[in-house]
Amino acid sequence: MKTLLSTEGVPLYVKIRETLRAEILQGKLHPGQKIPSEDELANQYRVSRMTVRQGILELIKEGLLHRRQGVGTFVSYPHFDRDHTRLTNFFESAREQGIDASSTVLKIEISPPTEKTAKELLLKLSDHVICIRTLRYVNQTPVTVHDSYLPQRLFADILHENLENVHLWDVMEKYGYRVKRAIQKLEARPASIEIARLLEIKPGAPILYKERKILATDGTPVEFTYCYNRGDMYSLTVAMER
Amino acid sequence: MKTLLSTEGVPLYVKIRETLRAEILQGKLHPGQKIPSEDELANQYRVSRMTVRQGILELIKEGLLHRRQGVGTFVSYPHFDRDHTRLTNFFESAREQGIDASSTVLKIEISPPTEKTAKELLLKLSDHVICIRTLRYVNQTPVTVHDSYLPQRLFADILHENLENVHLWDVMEKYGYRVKRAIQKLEARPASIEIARLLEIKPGAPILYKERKILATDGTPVEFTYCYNRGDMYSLTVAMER
DNA sequence: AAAATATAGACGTCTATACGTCTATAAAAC
DNA sequence: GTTTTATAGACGTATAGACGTCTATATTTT
Repeated sequence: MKTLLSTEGVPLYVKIRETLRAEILQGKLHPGQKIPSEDELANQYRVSRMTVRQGILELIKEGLLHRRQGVGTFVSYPHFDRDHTRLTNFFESAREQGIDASSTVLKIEISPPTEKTAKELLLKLSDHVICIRTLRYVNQTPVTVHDSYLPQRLFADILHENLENVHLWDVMEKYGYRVKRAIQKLEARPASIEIARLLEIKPGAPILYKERKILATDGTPVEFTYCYNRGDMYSLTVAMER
Repeated sequence: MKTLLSTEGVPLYVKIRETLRAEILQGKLHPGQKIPSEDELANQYRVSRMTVRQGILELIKEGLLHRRQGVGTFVSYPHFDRDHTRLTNFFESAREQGIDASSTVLKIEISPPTEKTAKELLLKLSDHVICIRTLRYVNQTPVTVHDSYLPQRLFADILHENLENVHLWDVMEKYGYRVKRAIQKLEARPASIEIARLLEIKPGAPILYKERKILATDGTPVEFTYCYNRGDMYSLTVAMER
């Protein structure tokens, strides 16, 4: 059967998903409103019900829609179900917000892993790690001290790259690793003397401390970081589920 | 076609999903190992490929498996893809960790919403909100000050409930709302004089501040909170994706 | 009027099949 | 020996249909 949506190599369910998304974001379908049933959409787009279903289920996973068996599928309210837990690339997210961001590499060294980094990066103590300390600025103000630990085995040549004003994750892609997921621990901590000096704040001032393990698409742990963010200039938004 | 897995009213794809999960967790399938292809599993369990697929895709979403088109499906490494962003109930999570937790209600009042709570809870200024301040303890030490704002419309009778040492979310279920998702903003802040007094710390000490909007299963916003956690006694672990 | 029951609509599960696309590898060509 | 080309295996997309389950509502019964 020929589809009415035919254009290129884009899967039908993606087209339907994006059509629905657009209708929701443009307000043609408004929050709380019931959207047409799977059967109706299938007829409308001249595709099978399962195809429509696949598109809808993805929007539900995203939170744009919700549904109840026996009742129907509804547009969710904005600002709630639409936000998502996102792993942001510092420069990407600054760019999106129109913020002037930069970074300076403070030091680079290669050394045996600590017990902690060895465990997190799945290294033997005989393996080595590359340690990179970066200071990140927003509008010329230092906001974050970022200590990054990478397995040398995976990124042996990374030290020859220019690491100023770029995100490590972008560099990693050259080595075949695309950052996909992170597990991070968050704490509020007082700034140590060292960190306070770098961030130009008083020792003891609140720091949002993040410790995170970063995984590539295939599950390989590619980075472990200690990250100190000025409490008065940095916040984090996450969505969580039960 | 009759299935080999038939027992009760549990969907086939759930049985297959759980069978696979058990094999992974028991180590019959070990990390990195390729699992049988969709076709093989379909034959093995005497179900259609799409049914197997549904089960597998859910395990992939959970991070227990990962796959590459043209290659196969593989067991992910533990501690990485298996962790998830979870919205925790204070008492549930304390219980799991064998920690002694309790709470005291400090004050309850009903008032018009502030501009912020009105926006977050989708209220008109003519609606009212129930405000509940709770102090939470871990091992008799105050750890969290929790200011909760609920739409009075939804929880008119909640003030007659016993709110000590229980989680509001558990009470909400009596009113037909199951907490499902939250969007939260996190910051490191200095403790105000008021908060410092309640948490028995010095003013200015680091606080992990959480502001969150909480949604029921159907997307209804049911709670908006301001939450002050002692930085030295509280941390948060989240998983994020790109 | 209240309670029990039937029913239509909508989502949930499942099948069997077909063909597309991607990857790794083996075979062929050079 | 290297490069190119087929090919098999595995996942990706899609169809059409069947039947199950749940919900709200209308209908009937009490």
